[in-house]
Amino acid sequence: MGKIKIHLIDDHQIVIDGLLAVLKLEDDFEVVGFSLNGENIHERLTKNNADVVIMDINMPNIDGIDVLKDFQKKGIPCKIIILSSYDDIKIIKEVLNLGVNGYLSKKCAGENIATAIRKVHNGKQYFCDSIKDRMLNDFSNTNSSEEPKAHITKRELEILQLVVREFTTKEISEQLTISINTIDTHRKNLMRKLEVKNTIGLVKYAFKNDLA
Amino acid sequence: MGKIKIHLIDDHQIVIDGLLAVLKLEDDFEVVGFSLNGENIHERLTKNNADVVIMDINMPNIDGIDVLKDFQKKGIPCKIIILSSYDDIKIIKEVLNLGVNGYLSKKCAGENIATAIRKVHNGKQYFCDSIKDRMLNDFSNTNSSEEPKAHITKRELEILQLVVREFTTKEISEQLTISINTIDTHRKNLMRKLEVKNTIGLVKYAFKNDLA
DNA sequence: TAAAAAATCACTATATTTAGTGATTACTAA
DNA sequence: TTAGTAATCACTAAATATAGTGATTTTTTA
Repeated sequence: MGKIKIHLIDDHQIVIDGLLAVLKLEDDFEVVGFSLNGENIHERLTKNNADVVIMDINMPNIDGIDVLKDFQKKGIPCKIIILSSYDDIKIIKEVLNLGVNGYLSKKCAGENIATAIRKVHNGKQYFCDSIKDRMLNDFSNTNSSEEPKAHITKRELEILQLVVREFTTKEISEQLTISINTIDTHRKNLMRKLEVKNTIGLVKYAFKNDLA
Repeated sequence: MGKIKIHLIDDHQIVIDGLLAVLKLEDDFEVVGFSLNGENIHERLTKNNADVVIMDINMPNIDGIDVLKDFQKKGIPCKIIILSSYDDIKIIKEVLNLGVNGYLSKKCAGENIATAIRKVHNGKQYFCDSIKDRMLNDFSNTNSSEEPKAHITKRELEILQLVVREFTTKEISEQLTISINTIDTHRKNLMRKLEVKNTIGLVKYAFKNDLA
């Protein structure tokens, strides 16, 4: 059986160099290429027949999510392992739905990479401990309250978005040409539904749920 | 002449592993220690007689600036090289005034590290090309006009974060045991500095700038 | 050490938001 | 067609936030 062919994606040369050095320690790995920017990644991957891709997801110059979406659209025959600097649960969730096979925090030791590569190459998934913690933690928080997801109406959403845009109740009432009292009621209903204390809570909800 | 003793500081184990592997390629280097967190860094450095420190400046769990200030206060006999993920000119300026001898972007190649270490160890300074570009660029821009990009103070940040957490002015004043008027002033200053209309603008700023 | 920046507090006045209660009309789905 | 939901409006009262001005003390920096 030949070596596992690996392609690296990270816009920091030093990280690439580090990964190269770490992976060179293993006999069954062969780094067949790396990308420092987002150009033609898909073509290069298929051309050098990579088995496993290791990519950073928090890159200033490349949007990792975009790359994954592109992979999904065009289809790729290789496994994907994400390396992340910051372990945002939202990002983890998002990329898992984009066909990712493994997820490592940069906090993990280099040896984990080797394990992850072999597991993923064998068709399994791999997550490092800190990521697993995050996922478990999120899981226990999720089924209690997340899904019900307070239904907010069309009008309420409209008003919420105007609130987020820093318009006062009076200004909103003028824009929509309805009474201040009505806007007021909508705001009260929103606060009750979303279980927040004040406007700040509304704004945070809007941000967290991508409504802003 | 003995080897150059190096100490690494980065809260990502993978980066440490990568650096270890890269530096091992050079005969005249010896990594005498590394730190994954901010605890007792100064003591450990002096204990293992490090000649050169390589530290990441953009760490989620360690404030690199604080570490440098601590170095300056207590005095250290070793040279300091900064490794940065994001090349913010403000950060560059700030750390250069904190006794830093070299500054590398993670975008640079691993071989630059070796050069940097030797130069710095010989009492010289070293900056990688992309950093030099930034500095030159900033130099030419400085005279004309500048957008200072709203500097918010420590206390202001603290209050901003409490505001985001939906505490009222009164509640914040109670938590910090200072006058309501003071909180009020801080809020007003924040709004002026950030050029926002109301609390909602503050919250949005905090979110957009990852301060929340 | 002197100057600058940061943190502190006060007072007045107005604007805005929040809370509670109740009600009417329009639309929609069983 | 009828029950439920959405959208609308009103009134009162209290709590909070915003605006303007001015000032003192502490900390940091040059």
